[in-house]
Amino acid sequence: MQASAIRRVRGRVAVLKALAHPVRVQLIEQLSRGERCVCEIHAIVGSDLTTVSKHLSVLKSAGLVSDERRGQQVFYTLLVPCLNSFVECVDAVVSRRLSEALEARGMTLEATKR
Amino acid sequence: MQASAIRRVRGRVAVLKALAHPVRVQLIEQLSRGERCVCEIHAIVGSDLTTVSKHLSVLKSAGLVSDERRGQQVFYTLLVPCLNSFVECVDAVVSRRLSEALEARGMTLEATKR
DNA sequence: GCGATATTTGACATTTTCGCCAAATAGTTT
DNA sequence: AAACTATTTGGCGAAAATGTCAAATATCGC
Repeated sequence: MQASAIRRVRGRVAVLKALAHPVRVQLIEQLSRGERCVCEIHAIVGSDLTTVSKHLSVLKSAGLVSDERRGQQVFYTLLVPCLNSFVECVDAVVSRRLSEALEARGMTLEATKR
Repeated sequence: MQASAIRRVRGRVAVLKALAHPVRVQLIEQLSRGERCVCEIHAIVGSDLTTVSKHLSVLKSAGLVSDERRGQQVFYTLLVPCLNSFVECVDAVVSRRLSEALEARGMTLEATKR
């Protein structure tokens, strides 16, 4: 494989790894609605504050968010709006997988509502 | 957080984790060009055959590819065309990050060509 | 059925990632 | 500068992901 291809793969993996964690998915989801300070995010996702901070720094290292201090608080902003279309794609995979799993058992989504 | 939100996050993470690996990124890239048998993929990516097989099964479990045996060979097909637009988004992040890193050193992409 | 080729699976050591605690840093208020 | 709030960082054990070897399974041609 060529050197440029190796770099391309590494770059993609760096971004994907940054996204592939439950807390970080929540962070992206929150930030897609607008900037938030760490304390707000902490209140929403519920994880330990230091854990949230570390996950935010992972997103920052990957170039997905930026941070800005204002007074005592640090606000994070999502830098990558195109992530939203990706999330839709991922959700489509998820829902397709779900309906196929149900079909395999002779069920439908309707049948699961009680 | 609501139960539906938890499921949504878990689903997204399952797909993202499946994507976040160098070998699997290569597999997706190859399969985006058309179906391939395991032996072809093995020849292209170079990793151990059993490793390739396991990574393919990870993609399959995530619902991203399907497999079909024809004779002695098993062919894998990419099920998620929308992944391509996502990859473009990821690449955009990567290249932006690269150019910013260069700017921070007072360089440009042109200046790096020798 | 037997040997050859293609692929998957199980087991296991190694590496990576994660979460939480304690401690450090930054800014505000008094 | 001391007290207080907000956030980050270092360290470390626990959990998850990874790669490889050996063995199992599947299909084909003889």
